[in-house]
Amino acid sequence: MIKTSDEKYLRAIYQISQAEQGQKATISELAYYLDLKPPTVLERLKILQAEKLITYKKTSGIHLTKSGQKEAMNVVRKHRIWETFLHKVCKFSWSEVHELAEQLQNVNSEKLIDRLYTLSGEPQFDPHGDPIPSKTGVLPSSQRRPLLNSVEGCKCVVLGVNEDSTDFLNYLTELNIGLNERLNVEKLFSFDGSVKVKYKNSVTAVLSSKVAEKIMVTCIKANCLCKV
Amino acid sequence: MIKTSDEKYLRAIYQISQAEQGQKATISELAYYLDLKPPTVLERLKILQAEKLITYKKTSGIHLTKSGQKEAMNVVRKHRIWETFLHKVCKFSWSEVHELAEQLQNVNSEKLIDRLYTLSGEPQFDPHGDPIPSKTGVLPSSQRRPLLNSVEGCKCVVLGVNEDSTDFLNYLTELNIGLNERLNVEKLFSFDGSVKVKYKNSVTAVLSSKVAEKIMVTCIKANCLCKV
DNA sequence: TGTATTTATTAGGTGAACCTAATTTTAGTA
DNA sequence: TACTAAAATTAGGTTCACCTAATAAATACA
Repeated sequence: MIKTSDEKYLRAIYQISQAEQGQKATISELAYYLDLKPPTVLERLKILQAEKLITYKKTSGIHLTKSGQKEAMNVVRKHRIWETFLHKVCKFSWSEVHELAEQLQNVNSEKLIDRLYTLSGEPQFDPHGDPIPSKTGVLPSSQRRPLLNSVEGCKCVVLGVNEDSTDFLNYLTELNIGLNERLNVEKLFSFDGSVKVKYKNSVTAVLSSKVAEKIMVTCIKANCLCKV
Repeated sequence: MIKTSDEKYLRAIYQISQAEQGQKATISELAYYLDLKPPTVLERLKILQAEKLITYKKTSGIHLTKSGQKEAMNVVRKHRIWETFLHKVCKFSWSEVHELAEQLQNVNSEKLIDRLYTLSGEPQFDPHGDPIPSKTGVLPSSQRRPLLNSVEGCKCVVLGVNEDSTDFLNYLTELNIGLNERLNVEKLFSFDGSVKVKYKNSVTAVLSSKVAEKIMVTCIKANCLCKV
């Protein structure tokens, strides 16, 4: 059986490799992420390696093995289901959810996770818009589409942009819209295709169709009617 | 702030003093209860004493101070609310609940506890029939009454008996009804006052009015209509 | 290509929470 | 009251997860 304390390492390694898309994960990154010092992390990686959950070489970095991957998905699932439950059922705000889920994810009961998932309505994405892996470790594919194709009332998350001119990125920075920003589509103006969105709880902005075309998002709610 | 690991000691001390009604709690009892060895417990008691949460003298035993008592009630509250939530909302069986609640009670968020309590319908007693302390640490007084006064459908817990003849106690032992046994009142027979109860999940028994008169219970459900 | 900087590694240490074994204290009873 | 059994205490050890400081290796770039 996997130790509880392994889990945070596996999740962190997963998150980091995810974020850097195939780049190698390093000890110092991991240490920073986990708020530990490199020697502590190194020591632990040796154990994880002995348990055949990861491979590590100075040159090639840290990688999850097949079974490590499986475990990591399981931890990610637990974490995201707790977040979902806390947000949807317990009405915790977006920002409060993460820290609490961190503590709760240590509890070991698959049955509990299943019940919480049911109570939360079995969504495919957590409140941050991150996909919830199935029990078998499969991620629901997020339907990447331009913000422009939204329907009113849609809740979505920014996955990226389709243009990286400085001007465009500066514009988004100015508006404080970044990666993983969660947008609520409040109104669509059909006469010019502009989109009114609300984000960061209370900020609103009207984005021109030109901009909305280039912001790539994915819906968070199940069965959303947006065109993909 | 109280350390998480203090909490299990405080709860254990509370439980033990509770069970022995004013008898002094001893180190060896506590060690047995916590599944630790006496030296470990002693070491820890010194710390708890330094934190002014308990008083301890070899002669007078272990006692909670005022602030220790307050903390203990808080832990008990957390624990019982988790148990209630797991049972009522997550549909865990009675027996599964305790171990899980043990893990969950380490999570520190008063807000979460409040939300779970609301989700569970704010009952005064947990699924074992134990009272849930209020935030201020006040226990709801259990309405001690004879089983005889039940209404059909009542769920109650055995608090004690009003007679202690060996015959009577043997009879209860034979039926496997003990202290804290949870009884569901299935039927009342008005012609002779006997009471049909179900317990231990599936055992049923019909108790004569003479017996039902002497078994003292308290209702678990809020607003139960039983005579007190 | 050589040097500066970053990153990884080693060595050794701390405090917490446990333990065992040995000793002392307390309490119960012949 | 003296003796024995039980309970408490002391002393000293282990493991674990963390740390710091020093050294070695890798990388970046002038």
